[in-house]
Amino acid sequence: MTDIISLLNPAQKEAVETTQGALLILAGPGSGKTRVITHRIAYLLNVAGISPRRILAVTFTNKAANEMKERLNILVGPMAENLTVGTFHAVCAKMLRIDGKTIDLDSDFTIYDRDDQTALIKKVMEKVGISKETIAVNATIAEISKSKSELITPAIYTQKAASFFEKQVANIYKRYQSELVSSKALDFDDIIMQTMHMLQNSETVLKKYQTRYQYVMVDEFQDTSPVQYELVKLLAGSSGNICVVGDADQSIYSWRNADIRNIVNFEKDYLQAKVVRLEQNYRSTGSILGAASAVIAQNKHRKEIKLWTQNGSGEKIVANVCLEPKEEGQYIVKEIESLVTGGKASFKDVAVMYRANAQSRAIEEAFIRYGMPYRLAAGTRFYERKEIKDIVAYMRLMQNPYDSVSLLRVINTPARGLGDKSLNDISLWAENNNILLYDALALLKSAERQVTGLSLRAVKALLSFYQMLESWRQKIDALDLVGLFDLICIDIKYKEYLQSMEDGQERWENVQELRSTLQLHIGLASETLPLVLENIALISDVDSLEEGASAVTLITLHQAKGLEFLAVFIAGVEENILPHIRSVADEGELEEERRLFYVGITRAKKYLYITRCEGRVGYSGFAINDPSRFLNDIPEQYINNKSNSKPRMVIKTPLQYRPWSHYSSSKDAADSGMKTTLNKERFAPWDAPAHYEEKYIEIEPLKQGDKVHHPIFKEGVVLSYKEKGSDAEVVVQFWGEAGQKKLLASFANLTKTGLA
DNA sequence: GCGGCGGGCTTTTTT
DNA sequence: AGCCCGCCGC
Repeated sequence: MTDIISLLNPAQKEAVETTQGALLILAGPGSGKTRVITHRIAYLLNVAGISPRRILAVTFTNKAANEMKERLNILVGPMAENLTVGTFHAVCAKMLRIDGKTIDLDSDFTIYDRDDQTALIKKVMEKVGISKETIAVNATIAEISKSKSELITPAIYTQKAASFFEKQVANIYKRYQSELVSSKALDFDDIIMQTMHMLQNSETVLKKYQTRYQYVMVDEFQDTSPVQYELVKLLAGSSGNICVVGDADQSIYSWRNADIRNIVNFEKDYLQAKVVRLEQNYRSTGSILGAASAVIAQNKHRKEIKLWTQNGSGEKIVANVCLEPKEEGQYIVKEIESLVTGGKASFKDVAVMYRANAQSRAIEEAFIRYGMPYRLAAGTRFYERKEIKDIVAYMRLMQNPYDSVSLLRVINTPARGLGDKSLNDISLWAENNNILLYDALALLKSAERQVTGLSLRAVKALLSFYQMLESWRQKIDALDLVGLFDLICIDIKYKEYLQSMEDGQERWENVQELRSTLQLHIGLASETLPLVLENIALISDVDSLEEGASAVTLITLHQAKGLEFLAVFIAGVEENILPHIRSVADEGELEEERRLFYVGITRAKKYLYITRCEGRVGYSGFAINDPSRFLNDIPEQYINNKSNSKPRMVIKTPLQYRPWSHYSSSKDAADSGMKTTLNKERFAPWDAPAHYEEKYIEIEPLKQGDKVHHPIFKEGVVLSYKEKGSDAEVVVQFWGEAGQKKLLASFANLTKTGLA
């Protein structure tokens, strides 16, 4: 242990050795934060002799939690098993499953993800008669979520509702919450809010957890919401041993109700708190760090932390301007190629980051064209696919038949002759009789069906659906998860259903992939249905990024937080993209955008490339974008600006070689037909017909009077020539019938045949 | 009344 | 890619 301590710098050492009382660790990027947290836990265990059961460590993502567990396993061995390490949601869900009954919550509650939440809100809005033209569904969800993160219940919200919007939301919120309760379901915010409620409600439960967790640690503290902070305070209440680690400059989740003020409040709430600053950066070169510091220094509202490094200044950041996203993707791929062939990096050392998921498309296409291996966090998210959600919904109903969102999702999927009319009738009947939908199905068997006004056909369909679910329920104890899964797929004829669709084959393969994932749980402690379904609900895209794969990582800037790469490309560093167009109007949001850029920059260890396009196709057609204002903040000494915004034209050229076949790693992966769960790594097929690149060739400027040839309009003479961004507008008088034409130089394909 | 199909719109970031 | 909407055939 002493060896471990001796490897730490003085600040890190102080953080590790401060075990009692409140501790605030302000940790700049790359300052060895994870190391400090893990070593602090090891110190608590090995030096202070604390039992692992007394320690709670909360992280932001499952990935971070798993990483921490792995490192601790190495540091302290099997003792690590008894630590509680997890995300807020995972830790709280567990507490609720154990002690939720004290607040009338069944242990087999269902967790609603964002999709389920949307479905339920829509249903509620319909029921209370508020159309989504009146109030946007997303705004409603955001408002409710925000309220929950501040412990504002429907009752309190209703009292305070003043504006028209708030009054509508109050109505929806109240109904939404009661639907959640009758569905035995919790949304993400409920998981935290109900835990809080549970602890406040029962002195016994509170004492139990306060006694159990004598040492509480929170990572990424800047991203905690008000409730999350309250919860942590409550848990650490009796011992007062609370350690939070954060960096206000990396706070990028305010839109998810994270509250940067928690850091300030911490010092007010714990006046005795020791504050440790980790300011030495071990990750990046001087240039990268210098640029990052200069960028973040522009934020007015910040608690200054001065990063420094003993690393050399390294290479300058490379900034490049492209005509459009296609060229940007191509530029990135070619730069990666030269990094790799130059032996400076391998694929897995490289990440491409962007502000919005939509940007990944053009970049991906370049990777596919060149056959360069890549992995994508959040392609079309696996668990959000229809075919996966369908099967998961059926499985959820086995756990909790009152889960109304799942029930309504599958009651007519695959189609069994139940339309809006029938479903409305039965729902209404259930409601009027004050029973839940599932129980209403059970009652159909007896004579009461006349009351419902349902057609005989609908009654039959509903009954056979109900009986199918019940027959599974009877067999469930004898089956493992995969057995249940297979039973469901067969009984609902899901394969046949999918195969009637255009992309049925691929969808069925996805279903099989879900089956393989379930297979992994068999025999483990986590095999129970509630736990598996909980994992599915709480998993995130970064969590499922395959480690060690020989592929370039494509990832959003948000997802990249907490990660590091030898080489980083940040794409689309333009006004309207970064900062995002929806953030520029508000000073606070603009500062968050800047922090986002800062997070991106500080992910890079050695090589950083910043690219931007002069224009791109947006929602409303092609838009010219100025360089991001953040670029001006990077001093010239750190950055190499390449500028080639001369008019250019695009030529497709076939590639004569198989680009990456000489890299065994990627070839092996492709040959083995590599299949990974969740985020598939994708490789362009080797027999892909055309690997081609698009050459962006500078257009030779034309002058008035130049003679030109056009493939269709034939011969003509230039009347005028005007450069417009990276293109040019040419007016030509053709001799033939075409007459006078206004053309774009990049597309017109003009050849100069004579000078003026 | 139900199912299926085509067109339009979507998205900023996500536990 | 998926949802919503309107339309049409059964």
